[in-house]
This record gives sequence, C-alpha cells and structure tokens, in this order.
Amino acid sequence: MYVSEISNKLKVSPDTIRYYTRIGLVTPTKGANGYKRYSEGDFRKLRFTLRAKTLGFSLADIKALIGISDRGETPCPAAREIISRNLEKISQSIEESQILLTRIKAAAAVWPGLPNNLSDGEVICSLIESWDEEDAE
Amino acid sequence: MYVSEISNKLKVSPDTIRYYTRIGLVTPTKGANGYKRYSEGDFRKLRFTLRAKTLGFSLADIKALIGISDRGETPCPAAREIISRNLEKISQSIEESQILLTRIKAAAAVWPGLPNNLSDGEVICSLIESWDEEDAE
DNA sequence: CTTGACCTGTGTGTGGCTCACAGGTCTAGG
DNA sequence: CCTAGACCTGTGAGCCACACACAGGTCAAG
Repeated sequence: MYVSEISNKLKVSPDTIRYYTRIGLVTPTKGANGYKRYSEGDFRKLRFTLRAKTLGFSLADIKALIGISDRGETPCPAAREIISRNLEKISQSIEESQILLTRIKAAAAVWPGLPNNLSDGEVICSLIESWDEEDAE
Repeated sequence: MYVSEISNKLKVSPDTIRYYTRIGLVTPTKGANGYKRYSEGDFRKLRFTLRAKTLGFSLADIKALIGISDRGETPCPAAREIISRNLEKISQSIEESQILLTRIKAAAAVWPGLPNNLSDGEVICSLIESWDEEDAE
C-alpha cells in the first residue's frame, strides 16, 4: 500500500501518515519507484495509533506501546497506566478551561461600563489594563 | 530596566520576556553593554500582555492590539471581538474534553474483561484494537 | 587581576501536524 | 515514441508559546 491508499482507508490526510512515518511509528520499505510501501502490519499499527489517539494517548506514548508490542511483550499494563495519567490530566485541563471561561464571561460583563476612548497612549485597553486587580498575586 | 528586573516584577521567566521581545511585542533599546533596556512603556505593554493572556488572548491577538494602540486608535472593539471568539472556542474545547473524558472512563471500565495476553503479534493492545467499533467512522 | 556568581543573547527543541515546493510517475492521446 | 497534464511523492520549513542549553559578557569581592 502507498501513502494515499492508507490515508483513504483511515480517513486522515496523507501528511498525517507521512508524519507518523517520519517519527518512526512505522517503517515502510521503499518500492522501486522510490515511494514508500506499507505492509499489513504497518496498516494495523497506524489504525491502532488513530484509535489510541481518540483516547488521549500522545504519539510518544503510542510509539512506546508499539515498541513493547514489537518486542513480544504485552503493552496493556503500560497502556493502563497511561490511561489513568490521562484521566487526571484531562480533568485538570477541563477545570482550568472552566475557570478561564468564567473569567472571560466576567470580563465581558464588566465591559459596557468602561470608557472606549482614552486620553493618552498610556493605556492600551482599559478593560484588560484594569482587569486583574482582584486576582492579582 | 533589564530583562531580569522586568521578569521579577511581572513574575515570569526571563525567557518569556525575551520571547515576547523576539516576536516584536516590545522593542527595547540596546544599552552600552549590549543588554536590552526596557522603557516604562515596554513594561506596560508586557504587563498588558500577561493580563490579556489570562483572558485567553493569543500572542498574535495581543500583538495586533498593541499595534492598533500604537497607531493611536482604540483597540477596545477589536478586543471585544476577540473575547467573543474566545468564548466560543473555549466552550467548544471544554465540550470536546468532556467527551474525551467520558470515552476514557468507558474504556477503563471495559478493561478488566479483556485478555492481557495475546496469541501472536497481530494485536497491539486488545482494549484499543477492539475499541471504536461503536463510534467507528 | 582573578575567581566565581550571575546575567545576557541566540539557537534549538517541543507536539502534532499542515503547507509549500520541486520533482517523479502514470495515463491518454498524437 | 513522445508529450502533456494530472496526480502523487518526499523533504523542508512553519505553526504556538515557550523552555533549555550554551558560550560568552558583566560585576562585586578578595
């Protein structure tokens, strides 16, 4: 299989497949015409990669898992650990985003009361300039 | 003011200040010893930058706002638009993260029922291999 | 004037792609 | 046999917002 066939089957851009190849997730052989040729195993690895990604695995994580599998060991314990790490990370980032959202909404609400025009070049935008007086250090 | 003084006052790393300088948010002058010297105006721009960042502004956005302000116009309308764009973006990303979280939890829940050991090298990790049958394509 | 602590600028690496570009390959027609 | 053009390929570089490594400069103490 060539890049385009793989990318069609997996419904991602050829560039994505090429990128995964570049970082060493798969190691296709070179055909006579110089094009990269992917094996069935490569295809499965790439499909695995895309699925793992939807579970929040980083490509570095995935590369490690593939390596473990290639050495004949079962990568499931490692995968389990990554999953639990990801759980925390994502919960945290959701929290942070929600805080950010609250902050933005608050800013937007305060807005109408502030002047648009400023007397000199000292202040860039009064909303933001005057903002963090409450949460500043 | 030198880099270190600015970074102390604003409680960010010197590298951050240097980076902001590199991308042109501020344009300090060069002192006799080759060190960059920041004016009061530079300081205010950098403080503004950090505050705007806590509202989700990108550095590109911020650079544009500073440019508008430098030309003597009021950047508040532009800032307003950016804020409303950010509101949407962040709401969306929160939703996506929550979906991801649900998916991971589901995966983790299914896990104990699946075999750890595989008969051959065909499958990398059965949890993930067998995963997306329900949300596939 | 030397030791050493600290500070500086620049270059490079990060993740996960995406895009630009020059060139190769393949098919249809003359 | 050759050519035109469509498509495909590989590689290099760019994106964001920094963080880090490194060589060298600066400054106070001895």
